This record gives sequence, structure tokens and C-alpha cells, in this order.
Amino acid sequence: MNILKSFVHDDFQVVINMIEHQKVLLAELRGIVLPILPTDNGQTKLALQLLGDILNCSDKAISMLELGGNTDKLANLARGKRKGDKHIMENHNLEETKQSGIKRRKNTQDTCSIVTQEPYNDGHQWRKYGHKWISRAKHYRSYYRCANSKVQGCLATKRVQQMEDSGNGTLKLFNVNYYGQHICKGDGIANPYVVDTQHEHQNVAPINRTQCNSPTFAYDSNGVQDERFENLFVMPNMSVSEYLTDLEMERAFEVTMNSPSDSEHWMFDNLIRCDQSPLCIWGW
DNA sequence: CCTATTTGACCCGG
DNA sequence: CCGGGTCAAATAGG
Repeated sequence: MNILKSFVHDDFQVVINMIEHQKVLLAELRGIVLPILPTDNGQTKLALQLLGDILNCSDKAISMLELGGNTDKLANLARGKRKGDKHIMENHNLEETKQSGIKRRKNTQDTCSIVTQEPYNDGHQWRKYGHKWISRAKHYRSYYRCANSKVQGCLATKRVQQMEDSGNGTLKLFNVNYYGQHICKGDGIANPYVVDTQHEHQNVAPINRTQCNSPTFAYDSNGVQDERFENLFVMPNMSVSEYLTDLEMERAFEVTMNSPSDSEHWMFDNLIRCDQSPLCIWGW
């Protein structure tokens, strides 16, 4: 007999909420620990991996609870496959499997992707030039290029794609892919303010995971964060996604990217910068 | 009126 | 042929 069957819907929801809270606490802990950990250190990497594993376990637990004790689905999930729900696994592995799917990318060099729970400001001003429904991802994908692309010929572009949510609809993940380096100077920076994450991290939830195309930093399915993004923070405390619909979240992304007035609400990476701009997300 | 965004069409690689 | 990336005309908003 499945013990889960004795749970009613509300019981599951309580547990889900607890796990969600646990994730938030873990994120806060991560924000506290990361700045004091030495970089280029094996133990630091191990710690990051463990944190990622814990988050991953939480996500899986939530997914299982979302299935509400359906033993068949649960068994399939445990085996890593779900009948009639193939797209969910495909979405989950979208970034890994897309290598063969991506076509006609002009500058596939200097790519970098960031997965964030919230819209975040990367410090650059972007102009949207496309918006397309991606069938495999079951969400729209937005295409942006640097606002200085015309004036300064900056070729930097980015792609914002909502990923599958955590299952209970309250956690929306966005995968932000960057292509090409910024060659623009100054004007493209949407926000001149930089919050010192070394001192402001107490109340923020750090980003979960990142990915870069460097061969030495292959994507880790366990969510191990690239050390170059250790201090990339997202919106503090509360989750915007708790209040917004998909479209509103999309809009929030756009507004955030272009609204300097929101500066005090967002934190930026203070490590990942390039020569051209103090806020350039590139650093290599 | 100018600028930014939206959106359908087109292009291209697999 | 299909899916994904980009273009550019139409539209919205200041």
C-alpha cells in the first residue's frame, strides 16, 4: 500500500510548501556561504555541487508530490520517464539536447546561459527583435539584441526562454542565453548602479545554475553553478513568479531590462565584468 | 512624430 | 519539410 495514498490534496500542498521554503532557505544559505568561499578551490566546487544536488532533490520531491500519489506516474518518474508526458523530460533536457536543434546561430562563439528564477538585470540595455513560440519548450522565446547594435554595431544578443516550471506553478525558471560579446561602451548600460553583493547578499536568493560554452565547464545536470557566476544574484526575497502569469513574467523581463528606475531592486554580478563595460556580463 | 515593441513572413540548416 | 532565428512592416505608446 502506498503511503502517499493516505494523503489528501492539502497534505501534499503543505509538504510542497515546506520544500519550497526549504529551497528558499537553502538559497539564502548559499548567498551567505558563496562570498566567503575561496575561488578555484576543489572544496568550493564540491560545496556548490552539493547545494545543486540538494536543490535538485527538492525539485524532484516536489514533482513527485505534484503527482499526488499516482503510483504509476510516480514509478515512471522514479525511472526517469513518464508516459504521455515526454515533453516534460524533453523540456528539462532542452539545453542539453538543443545542440542538434539549434540552427543558423550567427555567433555561436562566446555563448553563455543563465538560468534564473526571476527576471534579473544584467546591466545592459536590450532591444527585442523577435518572439517565437517554441513547440518543444511549450513557451515563447524572446530574442533581444544590444540597444547599441545600430549605433555602435554591437553584436551581442540574448535569448530568453521560459523553462518548465517546478510543477506547482509557483516557480518559473528562465533560461537566458547570451551570444557574442558587447563591444559597445557606456551607453548600452541600462543601470549604472552596482550593489555590492559582498555586503548585500543576506536577503537575496541567488541564481540556481549557470552554463557556459567553455569546454571545461560543461553543463552539469545536477545544477552545479559555473564559478564565474557565483555572485550573480536575482531578485531578493520574494518570488515575482508567485504573482505573475507567464505573459506578465515575459513582460517583467522586458521592463526590467529597460528600466533604470528599477535599479535599487536588482542586484548585479560584481565579479563578471569585461574591459568594455563595468557591467558587461562577459568576462572571458 | 519618434521610438520601441509586436508579429507575421521569410530564410536557412538539418 | 520542419523548426528555429531574423527581418521588417504594422502598431502602440510617449
